[in-house]
Amino acid sequence: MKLEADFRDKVLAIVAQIPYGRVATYGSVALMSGYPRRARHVGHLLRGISEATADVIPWQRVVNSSGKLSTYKIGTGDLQKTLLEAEGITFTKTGGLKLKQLEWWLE
DNA sequence: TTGCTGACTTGGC
DNA sequence: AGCCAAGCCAGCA
Repeated sequence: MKLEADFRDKVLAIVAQIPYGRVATYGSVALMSGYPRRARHVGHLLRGISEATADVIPWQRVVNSSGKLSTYKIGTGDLQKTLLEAEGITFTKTGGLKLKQLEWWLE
């Protein structure tokens, strides 16, 4: 396989470690996995595994650097927002997310 | 090979 | 807070 195999394993390993009620940004996940400039690919990867491994991979806990959801294109609508709110994560008036207190980094 | 696209990021207004 | 432009790397036509 390509280097993507390694990339995929690392990314999934990181996302799987995100604790309940916490979130991480695409850039952070890419960074923690050892691939600094791969933020876009993290999202692309999660799109593929979202339905297949949704049970073990908390993809909904991965957001963009603005503290907002990037699922405008998935079509699932506000599913991610619903899932996050179910974990106790609160959104601001502008629909943003309190990254300052919710963003998670390597344990 | 080039060129476009994308679940992104950062900096400037 | 919100919009725009540039940079970024892989995949695909």
